[in-house]
Amino acid sequence: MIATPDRTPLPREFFDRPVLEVAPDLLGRLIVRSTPDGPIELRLTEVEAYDGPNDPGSHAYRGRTARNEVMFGPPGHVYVYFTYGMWFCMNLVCGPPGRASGVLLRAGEITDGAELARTRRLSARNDKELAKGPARLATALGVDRSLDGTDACTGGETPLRALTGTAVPSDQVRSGPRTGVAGDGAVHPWRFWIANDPTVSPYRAHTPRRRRS
DNA sequence: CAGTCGATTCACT
DNA sequence: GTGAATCGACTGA
Repeated sequence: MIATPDRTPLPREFFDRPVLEVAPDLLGRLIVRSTPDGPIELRLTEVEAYDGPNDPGSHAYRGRTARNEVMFGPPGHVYVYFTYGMWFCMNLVCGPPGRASGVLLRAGEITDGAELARTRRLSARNDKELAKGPARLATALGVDRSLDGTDACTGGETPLRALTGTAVPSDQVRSGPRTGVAGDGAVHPWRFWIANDPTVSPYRAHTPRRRRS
């Protein structure tokens, strides 16, 4: 029989741990996005850990800037960044304040509000593709920089929150190199996903962009 | 202040 | 599999 997901908010202490402990533990948890048009709920199936100033792959590697400032704040808050001129991606801040580590939410299964998510993801050919990839996930949830810094640990009607859901047994968790990460940051197996889950995004190594004419 | 490139996605061949 | 889209953050001079 299938366990009913626990819909209580994840407590801040959940995120106030080393990011490599939090990241695999986030699989199977729920992200709820409340919008004027209704809620969208997502079950996390794929994440990546970024370990602050010691991690060459992290936005926080070279220290605090206007963009990454939220990563240096308290755990349980959302860091949203803009990339490739058109996409947003979202992270949950982990560890003690100042550690500047976080988990990139890479993929998930839409468990509620799929109709609304489809209107934001017109190129998706099926529901498995709605949040298969970090920018797709943010698009499906309607997340942009205006939500940067949102506290995901409150129980109230905040626009974005993290719920307990159902933890995934460790024998169902897989790990490997992070997707699209350049150079020395690529060596760590800090990408975590649920074995055989159809919503997990394909792995791609980092590809340097060719020079424009 | 100009140059470079990105924690990506999509259309096309 | 390859290349374009598209712009803000960051870097180094």
